[in-house]
Amino acid sequence: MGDDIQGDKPTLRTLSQETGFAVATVSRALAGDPRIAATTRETVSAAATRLGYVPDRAARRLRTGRTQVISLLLNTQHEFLGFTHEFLSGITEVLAGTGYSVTVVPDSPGEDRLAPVRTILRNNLADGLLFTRTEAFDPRVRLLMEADFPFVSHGRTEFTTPHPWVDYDNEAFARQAVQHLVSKGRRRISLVLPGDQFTFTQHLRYGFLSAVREAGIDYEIVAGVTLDSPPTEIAAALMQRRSAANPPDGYVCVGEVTALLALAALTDTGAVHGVDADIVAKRASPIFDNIRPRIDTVFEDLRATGRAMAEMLLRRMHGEPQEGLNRLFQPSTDLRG
Amino acid sequence: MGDDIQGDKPTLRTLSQETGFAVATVSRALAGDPRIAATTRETVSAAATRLGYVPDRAARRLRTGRTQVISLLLNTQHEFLGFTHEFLSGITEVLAGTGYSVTVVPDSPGEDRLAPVRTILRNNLADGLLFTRTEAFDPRVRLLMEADFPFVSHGRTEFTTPHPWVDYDNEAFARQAVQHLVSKGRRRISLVLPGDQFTFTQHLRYGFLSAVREAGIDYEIVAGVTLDSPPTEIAAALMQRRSAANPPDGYVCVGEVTALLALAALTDTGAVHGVDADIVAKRASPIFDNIRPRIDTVFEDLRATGRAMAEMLLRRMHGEPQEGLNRLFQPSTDLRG
DNA sequence: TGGGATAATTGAAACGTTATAAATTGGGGT
DNA sequence: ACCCCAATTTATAACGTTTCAATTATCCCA
Repeated sequence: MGDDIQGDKPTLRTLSQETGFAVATVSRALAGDPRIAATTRETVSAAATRLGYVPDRAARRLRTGRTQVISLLLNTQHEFLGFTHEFLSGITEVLAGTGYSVTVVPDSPGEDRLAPVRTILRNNLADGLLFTRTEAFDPRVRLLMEADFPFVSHGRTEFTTPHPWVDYDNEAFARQAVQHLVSKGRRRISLVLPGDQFTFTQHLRYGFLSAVREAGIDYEIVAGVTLDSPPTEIAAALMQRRSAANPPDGYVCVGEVTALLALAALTDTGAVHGVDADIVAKRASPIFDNIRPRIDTVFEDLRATGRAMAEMLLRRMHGEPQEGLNRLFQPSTDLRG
Repeated sequence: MGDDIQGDKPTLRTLSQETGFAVATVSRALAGDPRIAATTRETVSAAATRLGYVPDRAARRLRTGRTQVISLLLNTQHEFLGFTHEFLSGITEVLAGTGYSVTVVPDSPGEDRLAPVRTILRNNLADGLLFTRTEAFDPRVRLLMEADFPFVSHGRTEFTTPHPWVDYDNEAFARQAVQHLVSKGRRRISLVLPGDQFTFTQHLRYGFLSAVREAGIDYEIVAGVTLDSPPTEIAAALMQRRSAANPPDGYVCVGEVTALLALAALTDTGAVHGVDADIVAKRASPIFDNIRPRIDTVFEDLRATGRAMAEMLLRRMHGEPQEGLNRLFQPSTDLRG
């Protein structure tokens, strides 16, 4: 007696002693191996739960090569307000209870975007990868496809080989935003785009251009700045256009900050929102509910996006074929209401 | 010949064969053990860099029990705008290149806040812990101190035993905010507090109360809601007070959303910011630069906070005594300028 | 010249798990 | 009573690292 009074963390050996079965049997019983007798499996798992056995991650990882880790490449520079929080919350929400943990790896935009991916592949730091700000011919996607490493990108690419992705229909957003402004009688619409390298920039541009052409109205894509430019520069560019001869009377804004900048530009030049110009913005955070004047917005649910990406990655890691693993979120229909 | 043509990941055994030293010698040479001859150490580390040797995390972890992981308990419910992004960026910034990786663990406010900590301790999932929203007698702090597990809390506690923390001087913020409003002639100041359980709530309250009393002016702490209440409820509470006989003419706002709510409440009741009332807000994101009317703000640098906490945790994990490991960030002096 | 100390290196064990191959058991069928 | 096969179980090795204890080489001094 007394041999069960021990604060040590239970291991397979503990269960082996406890049940009388060999370590190997215990291991396979817990794994649900059908070659182990059903009664044995029950006995073993009963003992496991009773003693609170949890497999040691390091040992399992060493033996199997599987890390039980999912890495998220996180842009540490710019963020759409609330993006990181919502996105990450969605991911952890799905991963909770699966045994996988999420590690966050900085993805500095100025530097080599491949470096962190290479490190992860080479040193076997994760079983799967999630990342954002995908480029049309994203080198990370190319590398990961070559290595046959599970990943899900936030954003599509233009590679012909299919791969798992989750995206937001930015083309539809841009089109609807323009149409909404047109329906309010706006005839000259302005747009600030993200950097050209991102795939979703092309989607936005296409949706925007086709809608303005269809409506036969004027437009301008603000030159010299992108969504990632310092806010002061964007502000300056917007102000310059407002003081020109033919300022825009409609703004399509892809993020909250740009929308606020546009609003400020209106205010600062004495123009009145809703009278001299209208703004339509995509929002990921709740702040626009509380900003006056009210701006028409379309919501992008980044928590759901994170959830979808995590679920898809799990499926991919469990061997599901890549073909069906895509999801295109549609803009909310707030503008129609 | 030809035995060096192998794509396999180099291990200590590879280095052993390559240099002719035993595996044990190689290991200790790389660890910089002074009992190994200096020339040997050089030979070995030269070979290591030449072959691109990187120690296997799983093996090291299994052997030593050290995980090389730092866990961050992240509240997945509420966020101060930009908090998660900035905070996390600061942490990963410091940890890049140290060999430590950050895992994010959801910390659901409604549920047991101890559960994730217990899991981490019991299953040895991390070497150190960071968390936020610290309570006066935070059970997590108590548990971690008992277990002598390295951690840094964002926010102080009221335990007598010292522990590492990083905090923002919310008392000073509240005091300065009130004084600023008073200097603008405001005589009845409103405040929405976070939940009572958080330590920083007490700091805010104390700073606020002592400043209003000192100035001999009126005040109200909005009842029935906290910063974590749904924005609509906060909005309703603010509106109710505005339509009362003696509405406030000054607002101290601890977060961006509340500030916007206050602003909206003013606008919606026909009051004019800067005329009928003023707002002072703490901000963590850049959005207020672009909001009109301009609100007086004090900046809390959460990136620096994340950096400080990560650095402190590293020092704590490397055995530094807890005594000096505290840092109180002072409010920016924006209001004075 | 030998003996004992010091310096440098090494073999072997261990961390907890899984996979392979081998061993044991219990039944039928003849 | 015997043999073979299926059903279970088990011993053992291995993943890559660190550390303990032991070994070998080197040197100084009596």
